[in-house]
Amino acid sequence: MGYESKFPPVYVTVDVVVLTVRPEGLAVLLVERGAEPQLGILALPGGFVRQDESLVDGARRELLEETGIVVEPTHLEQLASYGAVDRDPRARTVSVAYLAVLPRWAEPTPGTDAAGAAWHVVDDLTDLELAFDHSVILRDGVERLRAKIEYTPLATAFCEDEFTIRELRTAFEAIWGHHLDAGNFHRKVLSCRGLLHEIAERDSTGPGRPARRYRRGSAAELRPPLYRS
Amino acid sequence: MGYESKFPPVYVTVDVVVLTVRPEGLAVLLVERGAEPQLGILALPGGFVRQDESLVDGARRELLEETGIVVEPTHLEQLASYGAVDRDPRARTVSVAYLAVLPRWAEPTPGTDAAGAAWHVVDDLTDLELAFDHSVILRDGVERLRAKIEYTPLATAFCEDEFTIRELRTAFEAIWGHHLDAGNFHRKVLSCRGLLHEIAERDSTGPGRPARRYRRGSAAELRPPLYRS
DNA sequence: CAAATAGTGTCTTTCAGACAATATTGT
DNA sequence: ACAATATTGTCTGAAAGACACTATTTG
Repeated sequence: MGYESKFPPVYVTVDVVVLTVRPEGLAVLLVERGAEPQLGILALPGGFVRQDESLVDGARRELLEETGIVVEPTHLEQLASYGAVDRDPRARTVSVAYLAVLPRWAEPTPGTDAAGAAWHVVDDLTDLELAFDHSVILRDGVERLRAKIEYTPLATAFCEDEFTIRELRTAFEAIWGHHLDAGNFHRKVLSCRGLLHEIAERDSTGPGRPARRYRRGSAAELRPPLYRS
Repeated sequence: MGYESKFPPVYVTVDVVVLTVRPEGLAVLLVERGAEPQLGILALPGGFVRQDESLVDGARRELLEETGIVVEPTHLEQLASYGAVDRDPRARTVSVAYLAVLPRWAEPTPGTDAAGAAWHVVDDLTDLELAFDHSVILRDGVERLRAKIEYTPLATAFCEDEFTIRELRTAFEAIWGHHLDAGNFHRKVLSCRGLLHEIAERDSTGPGRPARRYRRGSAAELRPPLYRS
Protein backbone atom coordinates (compact mmCIF):
# COMPACT_ATOMS: atom_id res chain seq x y z
CA MET A 1 0.00 0.00 0.00
CA GLY A 2 3.04 2.23 -0.10
CA TYR A 3 3.09 3.49 3.44
CA GLU A 4 6.55 4.90 2.89
CA SER A 5 5.20 7.58 0.62
CA LYS A 6 2.84 8.86 3.28
CA PHE A 7 4.80 8.14 6.44
CA PRO A 8 8.58 7.98 6.72
CA PRO A 9 9.24 4.80 8.67
CA VAL A 10 9.66 4.63 12.42
CA TYR A 11 12.19 2.03 13.48
CA VAL A 12 11.41 -0.47 16.20
CA THR A 13 13.99 -1.69 18.67
CA VAL A 14 13.78 -3.93 21.70
CA ASP A 15 15.70 -3.36 24.91
CA VAL A 16 15.85 -5.75 27.83
CA VAL A 17 16.16 -4.95 31.53
CA VAL A 18 17.71 -8.15 32.92
CA LEU A 19 17.75 -8.25 36.69
CA THR A 20 19.22 -10.64 39.21
CA VAL A 21 20.00 -10.59 42.92
CA ARG A 22 23.60 -10.49 44.04
CA PRO A 23 25.11 -10.23 47.50
CA GLU A 24 25.59 -6.49 46.91
CA GLY A 25 21.95 -6.02 45.97
CA LEU A 26 19.74 -5.92 42.91
CA ALA A 27 21.84 -5.95 39.74
CA VAL A 28 21.17 -5.22 36.06
CA LEU A 29 22.91 -6.58 32.99
CA LEU A 30 24.49 -3.82 30.90
CA VAL A 31 26.67 -3.69 27.80
CA GLU A 32 29.13 -1.11 26.59
CA ARG A 33 27.97 0.33 23.30
CA GLY A 34 30.20 -0.89 20.47
CA ALA A 35 29.23 1.77 17.93
CA GLU A 36 28.52 5.47 17.68
CA PRO A 37 26.74 7.34 19.03
CA GLN A 38 27.64 7.02 22.67
CA LEU A 39 30.41 4.52 21.93
CA GLY A 40 31.57 2.89 25.12
CA ILE A 41 28.65 4.18 27.21
CA LEU A 42 26.72 1.67 29.26
CA ALA A 43 23.38 0.62 27.80
CA LEU A 44 20.69 -1.99 28.10
CA PRO A 45 21.18 -4.93 25.74
CA GLY A 46 18.93 -4.58 22.71
CA GLY A 47 18.67 -3.76 19.04
CA PHE A 48 16.48 -3.62 15.99
CA VAL A 49 13.65 -6.09 15.70
CA ARG A 50 13.53 -8.12 12.50
CA GLN A 51 10.60 -8.44 10.19
CA ASP A 52 10.20 -12.16 10.71
CA GLU A 53 10.32 -12.29 14.48
CA SER A 54 7.92 -11.23 17.18
CA LEU A 55 8.89 -8.57 19.71
CA VAL A 56 9.60 -11.09 22.45
CA ASP A 57 11.64 -13.22 20.07
CA GLY A 58 13.66 -10.17 19.16
CA ALA A 59 14.30 -9.47 22.82
CA ARG A 60 15.54 -13.03 23.35
CA ARG A 61 17.72 -12.90 20.26
CA GLU A 62 19.36 -9.58 21.08
CA LEU A 63 20.02 -10.70 24.61
CA LEU A 64 21.67 -13.88 23.37
CA GLU A 65 23.71 -12.09 20.72
CA GLU A 66 24.99 -9.34 22.97
CA THR A 67 25.47 -11.16 26.24
CA GLY A 68 25.33 -14.88 25.52
CA ILE A 69 22.55 -15.24 28.06
CA VAL A 70 19.49 -17.40 27.49
CA VAL A 71 16.59 -16.13 29.52
CA GLU A 72 14.17 -18.99 29.00
CA PRO A 73 12.56 -20.68 30.78
CA THR A 74 12.67 -17.97 33.40
CA HIS A 75 10.67 -14.80 33.44
CA LEU A 76 10.44 -12.44 30.44
CA GLU A 77 7.60 -9.94 30.18
CA GLN A 78 6.90 -6.77 28.28
CA LEU A 79 7.55 -3.62 30.25
CA ALA A 80 6.56 -0.60 28.15
CA SER A 81 7.37 1.23 24.92
CA TYR A 82 9.38 4.42 24.66
CA GLY A 83 8.85 6.73 21.72
CA ALA A 84 9.95 10.29 22.48
CA VAL A 85 10.73 12.01 19.20
CA ASP A 86 14.36 12.75 20.07
CA ARG A 87 15.22 9.68 22.10
CA ASP A 88 17.75 8.48 19.49
CA PRO A 89 19.75 11.06 17.51
CA ARG A 90 20.23 8.74 14.52
CA ALA A 91 16.62 8.23 13.54
CA ARG A 92 13.12 8.09 14.90
CA THR A 93 12.94 4.89 16.89
CA VAL A 94 10.44 3.33 19.21
CA SER A 95 11.82 0.91 21.73
CA VAL A 96 9.73 -1.87 23.20
CA ALA A 97 11.31 -2.69 26.55
CA TYR A 98 11.20 -6.08 28.23
CA LEU A 99 11.82 -7.10 31.80
CA ALA A 100 13.70 -10.34 32.47
CA VAL A 101 14.61 -12.07 35.71
CA LEU A 102 17.50 -14.48 36.12
CA PRO A 103 17.90 -16.81 39.07
CA ARG A 104 21.63 -17.31 39.12
CA TRP A 105 24.79 -15.44 38.52
CA ALA A 106 24.98 -16.09 34.79
CA GLU A 107 28.32 -15.01 33.37
CA PRO A 108 27.74 -12.83 30.32
CA THR A 109 29.91 -13.25 27.24
CA PRO A 110 30.18 -10.04 25.20
CA GLY A 111 28.93 -10.44 21.65
CA THR A 112 29.34 -8.77 18.30
CA ASP A 113 27.49 -5.47 18.64
CA ALA A 114 28.50 -4.85 22.23
CA ALA A 115 31.45 -5.18 24.50
CA GLY A 116 31.88 -5.58 28.22
CA ALA A 117 28.58 -7.16 29.11
CA ALA A 118 28.52 -7.21 32.91
CA TRP A 119 26.32 -7.00 35.98
CA HIS A 120 25.97 -3.63 37.72
CA VAL A 121 24.38 -3.00 41.10
CA VAL A 122 21.33 -0.85 40.41
CA ASP A 123 21.81 1.46 43.37
CA ASP A 124 25.36 2.27 42.29
CA LEU A 125 24.29 3.65 38.90
CA THR A 126 23.66 7.32 38.28
CA ASP A 127 21.09 8.58 35.81
CA LEU A 128 23.74 10.01 33.54
CA GLU A 129 25.62 6.76 33.20
CA LEU A 130 23.31 5.06 30.71
CA ALA A 131 22.89 5.77 27.00
CA PHE A 132 19.77 7.33 25.44
CA ASP A 133 16.76 7.08 27.75
CA HIS A 134 17.85 3.79 29.25
CA SER A 135 17.96 5.21 32.76
CA VAL A 136 14.26 5.85 32.53
CA ILE A 137 13.61 2.35 31.21
CA LEU A 138 15.69 0.84 34.01
CA ARG A 139 13.86 2.86 36.63
CA ASP A 140 10.51 1.79 35.22
CA GLY A 141 11.64 -1.83 35.20
CA VAL A 142 12.79 -1.77 38.79
CA GLU A 143 9.59 -0.07 39.88
CA ARG A 144 7.52 -2.67 37.99
CA LEU A 145 9.46 -5.41 39.74
CA ARG A 146 9.07 -3.84 43.17
CA ALA A 147 5.34 -3.51 42.67
CA LYS A 148 4.78 -6.89 41.08
CA ILE A 149 6.45 -9.08 43.66
CA GLU A 150 3.82 -7.78 46.08
CA TYR A 151 1.01 -9.73 44.50
CA THR A 152 2.58 -12.31 42.16
CA PRO A 153 5.12 -15.15 42.60
CA LEU A 154 7.60 -13.23 40.43
CA ALA A 155 10.23 -13.10 43.17
CA THR A 156 10.58 -16.90 42.98
CA ALA A 157 12.10 -16.39 39.52
CA PHE A 158 15.19 -15.01 41.28
CA CYS A 159 15.69 -18.38 42.99
CA GLU A 160 16.97 -21.63 41.56
CA ASP A 161 14.60 -24.53 40.92
CA GLU A 162 14.98 -25.61 44.53
CA PHE A 163 15.32 -22.98 47.21
CA THR A 164 14.77 -22.21 50.86
CA ILE A 165 12.41 -19.64 52.26
CA ARG A 166 15.42 -17.64 53.38
CA GLU A 167 16.68 -17.45 49.81
CA LEU A 168 13.30 -16.17 48.69
CA ARG A 169 13.27 -13.62 51.51
CA THR A 170 16.76 -12.47 50.53
CA ALA A 171 15.42 -11.72 47.05
CA PHE A 172 12.58 -9.64 48.48
CA GLU A 173 14.96 -7.76 50.74
CA ALA A 174 17.38 -7.01 47.90
CA ILE A 175 14.59 -5.80 45.64
CA TRP A 176 12.84 -3.62 48.20
CA GLY A 177 16.02 -2.58 49.94
CA HIS A 178 14.89 -3.18 53.49
CA HIS A 179 14.73 -5.96 56.04
CA LEU A 180 11.73 -8.26 56.49
CA ASP A 181 10.76 -10.12 59.64
CA ALA A 182 11.84 -13.72 59.10
CA GLY A 183 9.01 -15.29 61.09
CA ASN A 184 6.20 -13.28 59.53
CA PHE A 185 7.63 -13.82 56.05
CA HIS A 186 7.83 -17.54 56.64
CA ARG A 187 4.20 -17.80 57.71
CA LYS A 188 3.07 -15.51 54.95
CA VAL A 189 4.53 -17.35 51.96
CA LEU A 190 3.49 -20.74 53.33
CA SER A 191 -0.07 -19.53 53.89
CA CYS A 192 -0.47 -18.90 50.16
CA ARG A 193 -1.56 -22.27 48.84
CA GLY A 194 0.09 -23.40 45.63
CA LEU A 195 2.98 -20.95 45.93
CA LEU A 196 5.60 -23.37 47.28
CA HIS A 197 5.93 -27.14 47.03
CA GLU A 198 7.91 -28.72 49.83
CA ILE A 199 10.46 -31.33 48.79
CA ALA A 200 12.15 -33.96 50.90
CA GLU A 201 15.69 -32.63 50.97
CA ARG A 202 16.95 -30.07 53.40
CA ASP A 203 19.61 -27.45 53.23
CA SER A 204 22.47 -28.43 55.53
CA THR A 205 25.07 -25.88 54.58
CA GLY A 206 26.51 -23.79 57.37
CA PRO A 207 25.54 -23.71 61.01
CA GLY A 208 22.04 -23.67 62.39
CA ARG A 209 18.95 -25.74 61.88
CA PRO A 210 18.70 -26.95 58.28
CA ALA A 211 15.96 -25.26 56.27
CA ARG A 212 13.34 -27.07 54.26
CA ARG A 213 13.66 -26.79 50.51
CA TYR A 214 10.84 -25.91 48.12
CA ARG A 215 10.00 -25.72 44.43
CA ARG A 216 7.81 -23.15 42.74
CA GLY A 217 4.15 -24.11 42.91
CA SER A 218 1.42 -23.42 40.39
CA ALA A 219 -0.05 -20.35 42.07
CA ALA A 220 -0.38 -17.41 39.69
CA GLU A 221 -0.82 -14.79 42.38
CA LEU A 222 0.31 -14.10 45.89
CA ARG A 223 -2.91 -13.68 47.77
CA PRO A 224 -3.26 -11.90 50.08
CA PRO A 225 -0.43 -9.65 48.91
CA LEU A 226 2.86 -9.07 50.68
CA TYR A 227 3.14 -5.32 51.05
CA ARG A 228 6.34 -3.33 50.89
CA SER A 229 4.96 -1.09 53.62
CA MET B 1 23.27 5.22 8.94
CA GLY B 2 21.17 3.40 6.37
CA TYR B 3 19.17 1.12 8.55
CA GLU B 4 16.87 0.34 5.63
CA SER B 5 19.59 -1.63 3.93
CA LYS B 6 20.00 -3.92 6.90
CA PHE B 7 16.46 -4.05 8.28
CA PRO B 8 13.28 -3.60 6.25
CA PRO B 9 11.22 -1.15 8.31
CA VAL B 10 8.63 -2.13 10.85
CA TYR B 11 5.70 0.27 10.95
CA VAL B 12 4.43 1.68 14.19
CA THR B 13 0.77 2.34 14.86
CA VAL B 14 -1.12 3.49 17.93
CA ASP B 15 -4.51 2.15 18.96
CA VAL B 16 -6.64 3.49 21.77
CA VAL B 17 -9.01 1.63 24.07
CA VAL B 18 -11.41 4.36 25.16
CA LEU B 19 -13.72 3.29 27.96
CA THR B 20 -16.66 4.91 29.69
CA VAL B 21 -19.48 3.79 31.93
CA ARG B 22 -23.00 3.74 30.58
CA PRO B 23 -26.25 2.58 32.15
CA GLU B 24 -25.87 -0.71 30.26
CA GLY B 25 -22.36 -1.25 31.61
CA LEU B 26 -18.77 -0.63 30.63
CA ALA B 27 -18.54 0.61 27.04
CA VAL B 28 -15.73 1.00 24.51
CA LEU B 29 -15.42 3.43 21.61
CA LEU B 30 -15.13 1.63 18.26
CA VAL B 31 -14.98 2.72 14.63
CA GLU B 32 -15.93 0.93 11.44
CA ARG B 33 -12.92 0.48 9.28
CA GLY B 34 -13.11 2.73 6.21
CA ALA B 35 -10.52 0.91 4.11
CA GLU B 36 -9.41 -2.58 3.19
CA PRO B 37 -8.58 -4.95 4.66
CA GLN B 38 -11.51 -5.70 6.94
CA LEU B 39 -13.55 -2.82 5.49
CA GLY B 40 -16.57 -2.14 7.67
CA ILE B 41 -15.36 -4.30 10.55
CA LEU B 42 -15.32 -2.78 14.01
CA ALA B 43 -11.91 -1.70 15.26
CA LEU B 44 -10.24 0.40 17.90
CA PRO B 45 -9.52 3.96 16.79
CA GLY B 46 -5.88 4.33 15.79
CA GLY B 47 -3.39 4.67 12.98
CA PHE B 48 0.20 5.26 11.98
CA VAL B 49 2.34 7.38 14.25
CA ARG B 50 4.14 10.28 12.59
CA GLN B 51 7.83 11.01 12.75
CA ASP B 52 7.42 14.31 14.53
CA GLU B 53 5.03 13.28 17.28
CA SER B 54 5.45 11.15 20.36
CA LEU B 55 3.46 7.97 20.83
CA VAL B 56 0.98 9.55 23.20
CA ASP B 57 0.56 12.55 20.91
CA GLY B 58 -0.16 10.13 18.08
CA ALA B 59 -2.79 8.41 20.18
CA ARG B 60 -4.48 11.74 20.94
CA ARG B 61 -4.35 12.83 17.30
CA GLU B 62 -5.78 9.62 15.89
CA LEU B 63 -8.54 9.63 18.45
CA LEU B 64 -9.47 13.18 17.55
CA GLU B 65 -9.30 12.56 13.80
CA GLU B 66 -11.36 9.39 13.84
CA THR B 67 -13.90 10.15 16.53
CA GLY B 68 -13.76 13.86 17.26
CA ILE B 69 -13.10 13.10 20.90
CA VAL B 70 -10.57 14.99 23.00
CA VAL B 71 -9.36 12.83 25.82
CA GLU B 72 -7.43 15.42 27.78
CA PRO B 73 -7.42 16.32 30.56
CA THR B 74 -8.78 12.93 31.58
CA HIS B 75 -6.86 9.73 31.83
CA LEU B 76 -4.62 8.42 29.02
CA GLU B 77 -1.95 5.83 29.75
CA GLN B 78 0.09 3.36 27.78
CA LEU B 79 -1.28 -0.16 27.84
CA ALA B 80 1.10 -2.46 25.95
CA SER B 81 2.58 -3.09 22.50
CA TYR B 82 1.50 -5.79 20.11
CA GLY B 83 3.90 -7.12 17.53
CA ALA B 84 2.98 -10.58 16.33
CA VAL B 85 4.50 -11.12 12.90
CA ASP B 86 1.18 -11.70 11.15
CA ARG B 87 -1.06 -9.34 13.09
CA ASP B 88 -1.62 -7.12 10.03
CA PRO B 89 -1.75 -8.71 6.55
CA ARG B 90 -0.58 -5.54 4.80
CA ALA B 91 2.81 -5.12 6.41
CA ARG B 92 4.78 -5.79 9.52
CA THR B 93 3.36 -3.43 12.10
CA VAL B 94 3.81 -2.95 15.80
CA SER B 95 0.94 -1.31 17.59
CA VAL B 96 1.42 0.63 20.80
CA ALA B 97 -1.93 0.51 22.59
CA TYR B 98 -3.20 3.18 24.95
CA LEU B 99 -5.97 3.10 27.53
CA ALA B 100 -8.20 6.15 27.92
CA VAL B 101 -11.04 6.87 30.30
CA LEU B 102 -13.85 9.32 29.63
CA PRO B 103 -16.19 10.63 32.29
CA ARG B 104 -19.22 11.53 30.23
CA TRP B 105 -21.19 10.30 27.35
CA ALA B 106 -19.17 12.05 24.67
CA GLU B 107 -20.86 11.83 21.29
CA PRO B 108 -18.33 10.67 18.71
CA THR B 109 -18.26 12.26 15.28
CA PRO B 110 -16.90 9.89 12.61
CA GLY B 111 -13.82 11.24 10.88
CA THR B 112 -11.96 10.75 7.66
CA ASP B 113 -10.36 7.34 7.93
CA ALA B 114 -13.22 5.74 9.79
CA ALA B 115 -16.99 5.64 9.80
CA GLY B 116 -19.57 4.92 12.42
CA ALA B 117 -17.65 5.78 15.56
CA ALA B 118 -19.89 4.63 18.39
CA TRP B 119 -19.97 3.24 21.90
CA HIS B 120 -20.36 -0.52 22.35
CA VAL B 121 -21.05 -2.32 25.60
CA VAL B 122 -17.98 -4.45 26.24
CA ASP B 123 -19.87 -7.52 27.44
CA ASP B 124 -21.96 -7.58 24.26
CA LEU B 125 -18.93 -7.92 21.96
CA THR B 126 -17.67 -11.26 20.73
CA ASP B 127 -14.02 -11.97 20.06
CA LEU B 128 -14.63 -12.31 16.33
CA GLU B 129 -16.26 -8.92 15.98
CA LEU B 130 -13.11 -6.80 16.05
CA ALA B 131 -10.48 -6.36 13.35
CA PHE B 132 -6.90 -7.67 13.56
CA ASP B 133 -5.91 -8.47 17.17
CA HIS B 134 -8.04 -5.70 18.64
CA SER B 135 -10.08 -8.14 20.72
CA VAL B 136 -6.92 -9.08 22.56
CA ILE B 137 -6.00 -5.43 23.07
CA LEU B 138 -9.49 -4.66 24.36
CA ARG B 139 -9.38 -7.58 26.77
CA ASP B 140 -5.99 -6.48 28.08
CA GLY B 141 -7.26 -2.94 28.50
CA VAL B 142 -10.34 -4.00 30.45
CA GLU B 143 -8.25 -6.27 32.65
CA ARG B 144 -5.78 -3.47 33.31
CA LEU B 145 -8.65 -1.20 34.28
CA ARG B 146 -10.24 -3.80 36.56
CA ALA B 147 -6.94 -4.35 38.33
CA LYS B 148 -5.90 -0.73 38.54
CA ILE B 149 -9.02 0.71 40.13
CA GLU B 150 -8.25 -1.54 43.09
CA TYR B 151 -5.27 0.50 44.20
CA THR B 152 -5.39 3.83 42.33
CA PRO B 153 -7.97 6.64 42.03
CA LEU B 154 -8.44 5.76 38.33
CA ALA B 155 -12.16 5.07 38.75
CA THR B 156 -12.73 8.73 39.58
CA ALA B 157 -11.80 9.51 35.96
CA PHE B 158 -15.16 7.98 34.97
CA CYS B 159 -16.95 10.68 36.97
CA GLU B 160 -17.47 14.35 36.16
CA ASP B 161 -15.52 17.02 38.00
CA GLU B 162 -18.09 16.96 40.78
CA PHE B 163 -19.70 13.67 41.73
CA THR B 164 -21.34 11.77 44.53
CA ILE B 165 -20.03 8.65 46.18
CA ARG B 166 -22.87 6.74 44.60
CA GLU B 167 -21.71 7.79 41.13
CA LEU B 168 -18.23 6.57 41.93
CA ARG B 169 -19.61 3.29 43.24
CA THR B 170 -21.68 2.88 40.08
CA ALA B 171 -18.44 3.10 38.08
CA PHE B 172 -16.81 0.39 40.19
CA GLU B 173 -19.87 -1.82 39.84
CA ALA B 174 -20.01 -1.40 36.08
CA ILE B 175 -16.30 -2.14 35.69
CA TRP B 176 -16.22 -5.17 37.96
CA GLY B 177 -19.70 -6.34 37.01
CA HIS B 178 -20.95 -6.97 40.50
CA HIS B 179 -22.68 -5.18 43.34
CA LEU B 180 -20.81 -3.48 46.19
CA ASP B 181 -22.13 -2.78 49.67
CA ALA B 182 -23.04 0.91 49.76
CA GLY B 183 -22.14 1.47 53.39
CA ASN B 184 -18.79 -0.24 53.31
CA PHE B 185 -17.88 1.48 50.04
CA HIS B 186 -18.77 4.84 51.51
CA ARG B 187 -16.57 4.37 54.55
CA LYS B 188 -13.78 2.94 52.46
CA VAL B 189 -13.35 5.75 49.97
CA LEU B 190 -13.71 8.42 52.63
CA SER B 191 -11.09 6.74 54.81
CA CYS B 192 -8.46 7.27 52.10
CA ARG B 193 -7.15 10.74 52.83
CA GLY B 194 -6.69 12.96 49.81
CA LEU B 195 -8.90 10.86 47.56
CA LEU B 196 -12.05 13.01 47.72
CA HIS B 197 -12.59 16.67 48.53
CA GLU B 198 -16.01 17.51 49.89
CA ILE B 199 -17.67 20.56 48.40
CA ALA B 200 -20.56 22.58 49.73
CA GLU B 201 -23.26 21.66 47.26
CA ARG B 202 -25.45 18.61 47.53
CA ASP B 203 -27.19 16.47 45.01
CA SER B 204 -30.95 16.98 45.32
CA THR B 205 -32.16 15.14 42.25
CA GLY B 206 -34.71 12.43 42.81
CA PRO B 207 -36.11 11.13 46.03
CA GLY B 208 -34.18 10.31 49.16
CA ARG B 209 -31.65 12.11 51.26
CA PRO B 210 -29.43 14.34 49.11
CA ALA B 211 -25.87 13.09 48.75
CA ARG B 212 -22.77 15.13 49.37
CA ARG B 213 -20.77 16.07 46.32
CA TYR B 214 -17.01 15.69 45.96
CA ARG B 215 -14.10 16.57 43.71
CA ARG B 216 -11.06 14.44 42.98
CA GLY B 217 -8.36 14.91 45.59
CA SER B 218 -4.63 14.75 45.12
CA ALA B 219 -4.13 11.16 46.31
CA ALA B 220 -2.11 9.08 43.85
CA GLU B 221 -3.10 5.73 45.28
CA LEU B 222 -6.03 4.11 46.98
CA ARG B 223 -4.55 2.78 50.16
CA PRO B 224 -5.47 0.37 51.55
CA PRO B 225 -6.78 -1.11 48.29
CA LEU B 226 -10.39 -1.86 47.47
CA TYR B 227 -10.42 -5.47 46.40
CA ARG B 228 -12.63 -6.97 43.72
CA SER B 229 -12.97 -10.10 45.88
C1' DC C 1 27.42 -26.55 75.89
C1' DA C 2 27.06 -22.08 72.88
C1' DA C 3 26.05 -20.09 68.54
C1' DA C 4 23.32 -19.86 64.69
C1' DT C 5 19.55 -20.41 61.96
C1' DA C 6 14.61 -22.41 61.20
C1' DG C 7 10.22 -22.27 62.43
C1' DT C 8 5.96 -21.33 65.70
C1' DG C 9 3.03 -18.76 69.13
C1' DT C 10 0.91 -14.75 70.79
C1' DC C 11 -0.85 -10.34 71.07
C1' DT C 12 -2.42 -5.91 69.14
C1' DT C 13 -4.27 -3.30 65.66
C1' DT C 14 -6.31 -2.69 61.39
C1' DC C 15 -9.63 -3.61 58.15
C1' DA C 16 -12.98 -6.15 55.05
C1' DG C 17 -17.63 -7.65 54.86
C1' DA C 18 -22.29 -8.53 56.47
C1' DC C 19 -25.94 -6.26 58.08
C1' DA C 20 -28.56 -3.19 61.24
C1' DA C 21 -29.72 1.36 62.47
C1' DT C 22 -30.22 6.21 61.91
C1' DA C 23 -30.59 10.66 59.03
C1' DT C 24 -32.62 13.49 55.58
C1' DT C 25 -35.01 14.40 51.82
C1' DG C 26 -39.50 14.25 48.25
C1' DT C 27 -44.41 12.89 47.72
C1' DA D 1 -46.58 9.23 57.33
C1' DC D 2 -44.03 6.64 53.84
C1' DA D 3 -40.69 5.58 50.40
C1' DA D 4 -36.18 6.22 49.00
C1' DT D 5 -31.61 7.16 49.42
C1' DA D 6 -27.42 8.67 52.34
C1' DT D 7 -24.67 7.90 56.05
C1' DT D 8 -23.12 5.75 60.37
C1' DG D 9 -22.78 1.85 63.80
C1' DT D 10 -21.79 -2.81 65.21
C1' DC D 11 -20.01 -7.20 65.05
C1' DT D 12 -17.03 -11.01 63.29
C1' DG D 13 -13.26 -12.94 61.15
C1' DA D 14 -8.85 -12.43 58.62
C1' DA D 15 -4.50 -10.92 58.57
C1' DA D 16 -0.31 -7.70 59.18
C1' DG D 17 3.36 -6.58 62.21
C1' DA D 18 6.05 -6.71 66.46
C1' DC D 19 8.34 -9.74 69.11
C1' DA D 20 8.97 -13.73 72.23
C1' DC D 21 9.61 -18.39 72.11
C1' DT D 22 10.80 -23.22 70.70
C1' DA D 23 13.37 -26.52 67.53
C1' DT D 24 17.32 -28.37 65.32
C1' DT D 25 21.54 -28.31 63.61
C1' DT D 26 27.18 -27.40 63.72
C1' DG D 27 31.37 -26.59 66.28
